[in-house]
Amino acid sequence: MKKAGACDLKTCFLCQFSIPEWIAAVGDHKQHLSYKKNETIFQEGSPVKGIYFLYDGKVKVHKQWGAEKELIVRFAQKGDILGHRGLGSGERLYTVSATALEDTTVCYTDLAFFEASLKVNPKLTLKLMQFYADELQEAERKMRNLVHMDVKSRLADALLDISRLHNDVQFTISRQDLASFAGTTYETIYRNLQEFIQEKLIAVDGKSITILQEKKLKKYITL
Amino acid sequence: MKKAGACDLKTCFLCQFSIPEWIAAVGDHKQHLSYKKNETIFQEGSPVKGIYFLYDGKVKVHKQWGAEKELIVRFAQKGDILGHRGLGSGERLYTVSATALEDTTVCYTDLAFFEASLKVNPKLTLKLMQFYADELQEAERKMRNLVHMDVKSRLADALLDISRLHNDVQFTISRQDLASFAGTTYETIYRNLQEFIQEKLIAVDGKSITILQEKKLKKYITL
DNA sequence: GATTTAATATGATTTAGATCATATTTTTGT
DNA sequence: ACAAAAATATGATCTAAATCATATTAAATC
Repeated sequence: MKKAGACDLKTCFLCQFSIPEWIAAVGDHKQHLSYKKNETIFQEGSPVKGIYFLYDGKVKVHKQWGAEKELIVRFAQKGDILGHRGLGSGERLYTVSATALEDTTVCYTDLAFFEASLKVNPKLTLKLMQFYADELQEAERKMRNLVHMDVKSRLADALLDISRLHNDVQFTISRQDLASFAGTTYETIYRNLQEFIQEKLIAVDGKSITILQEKKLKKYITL
Repeated sequence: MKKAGACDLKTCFLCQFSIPEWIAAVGDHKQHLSYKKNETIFQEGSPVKGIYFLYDGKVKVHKQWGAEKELIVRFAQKGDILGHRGLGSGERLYTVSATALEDTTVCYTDLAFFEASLKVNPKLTLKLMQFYADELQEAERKMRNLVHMDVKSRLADALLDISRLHNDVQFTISRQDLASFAGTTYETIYRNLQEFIQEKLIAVDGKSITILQEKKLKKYITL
């Protein structure tokens, strides 16, 4: 991690929903950090010192299980807030880790300043609350999927989800990350990807996946 | 569902975090409703008209899957807010159902009034945001458990969770609800309960479950 | 208080998906 | 450019837990 150049003070969650008068203060307090591919931005279990906003790059937000296993709860991208789970009422420890999937630039704000921002900008608090509501809905939908859908359907859901996120039918992701996101193992993902390829619903070239028939993929998730 | 007597304007989430000057308005706008055991308070997929606060009784918050299957995401009790997932930025549809587990009284507020309350009471918005953060953390922890822990451990976690909620080592719950909460089937819960009984970690009498050895149960969840 | 309906109990069978094992290819660090 | 480490590929095996089947008991409902 090293310090990086200034962001545009327009892109991130904090700047977008702060009143114009506050933006200058944001500029003063923000730090700009950059992380290389695979670098850890923050670690599950360590104390929350501040909040991050993703300025450029891709980040996975994940929970560890022992040394080997993990669950990816979210992929974050430009503008997204990171570390906000630490704002709960419990101990101030990160409950997830964030790891750069490619070279990444983030803006960072310490907790005190972010909490001051919430006080000064009711709209920010409201938007953040809404954002939480959305994430909670999504987390609960995923929980239900884990319990009631089979792996193939969860993989279809994961692929569509990632495609939506990238706003592109083509994207790049490792099989292992796909497995951790769909809540299963590498081998099972490998096999189910093969099936989707056979069925011509997707095409794969190395780590690049292209969704060919979105409609048919969608059918898997409501069955 | 029928109208019930007035609440004390102190217990619920809304009253607790509103400024004193607002409480009168709350009293004017609140409706008090009561539901019989097994009655639906609101249904997944139907439009969000308002927010509920549980005044008395027990409620399960659950997601349906087809006609037969469900997942219980939360048990709510006195003071708890219900329906708040509807505050997200998407369509205003309930993403979960709420069903009374026993005779229950709730306070109800339409969405417009609740949103006005958020505007008037920054503290309420902040507390609600914190509440979301906590729920999100818990939902993600549960997701990880579903993916990485076996049923016996998830059952241990569920029992401890419910005990914590009731603030009592003894509580009452149907096997089916326990299964839907732990993300498994009735039969599997039945068998694992038997094992816990054999191991003398719990005692069961009809629908009443008593946790005998909390420590040993806890060991299951960090293994 | 009888009848329907729902919840509990428990064994037998099946299966999806995890785990193991190992070869090959691709990346990455030096 | 080369060695070491990751990621991918793919078959074989194993197992936890779902599903099925069928009593029995308890709880609602008329």
